[in-house]
Amino acid sequence: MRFSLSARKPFSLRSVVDSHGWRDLAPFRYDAERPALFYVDQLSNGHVIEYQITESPGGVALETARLGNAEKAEASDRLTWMLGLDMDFSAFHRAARGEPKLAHVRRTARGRVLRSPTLYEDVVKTILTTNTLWAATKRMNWNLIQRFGSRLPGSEKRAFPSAAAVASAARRILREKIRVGYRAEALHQLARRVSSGKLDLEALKHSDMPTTQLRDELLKIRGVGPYAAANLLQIIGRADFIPIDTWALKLVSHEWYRGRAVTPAQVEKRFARWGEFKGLAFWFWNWDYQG
DNA sequence: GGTAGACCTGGACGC
DNA sequence: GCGTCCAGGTCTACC
Repeated sequence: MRFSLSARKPFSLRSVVDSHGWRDLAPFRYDAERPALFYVDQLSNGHVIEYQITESPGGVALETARLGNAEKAEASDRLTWMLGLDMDFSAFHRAARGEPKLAHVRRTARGRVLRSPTLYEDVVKTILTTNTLWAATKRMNWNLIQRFGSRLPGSEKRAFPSAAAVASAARRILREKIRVGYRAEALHQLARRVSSGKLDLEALKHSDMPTTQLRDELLKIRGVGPYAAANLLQIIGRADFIPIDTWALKLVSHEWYRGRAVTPAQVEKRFARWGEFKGLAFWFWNWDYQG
């Protein structure tokens, strides 16, 4: 079936897709030729479906299997969250107006970052990005899905596994088969806490807690440090912190310090004036250094 | 509060 | 083919 969802203007599907590496992490897939974003999702009734998402006038067009009314409503809610269709970035765009390095943000509809339907999935993926190379992140994520994800009918594709599915696995399997190494304990503990209801990550998505408090909650999760917390806050829609990894240090080093080594404090200082838009300013800055 | 070292995988490199 | 080195954040122990 085909249906469409409207987006708050300005909106560009390409800008959302290009916002970070999530588009290359299964069950996301991006076909630049069409162009279309694909995602294999498992609805709350267990039904596994795949969305084909393309840009359409005023928002996005969805192509998926035939859905009942409740399923369609659930899919619409999930897609609205994933693409940030109802998010408003006008204040950021106004603030960025006088900065040449951010002059493009309104024209290119920057601000949204691609996110998974559940915060659980984004926390897992963020933990898989820490202390490793991108190729290994993709492999660990792929292994996790292949081992524990539910299969899309008539296809080899699989949805991202539920917390319960990961919680039921032995840590040894995570370490030896999924190849997540020392992250096994963090992933297993997270899956256990989420599936048992002890940790309600979904509530954090729409919480009115101050960002610093929200950050403290995220830092309580084993495997989530300052970088991962900032990344997750950005995904939730809070941009008060910068996800400072080695790449961020390199970008700032070349932008302002002629390639000399810099500290996280120097990165913070450079973007301090952006306040609640700090993360967005950093994320969408038109960097000189391309690597 | 700051710092050093361990954690673990996989790719690059030298032999 | 094997061994060694290195990159990548978080956590913990220690000062």
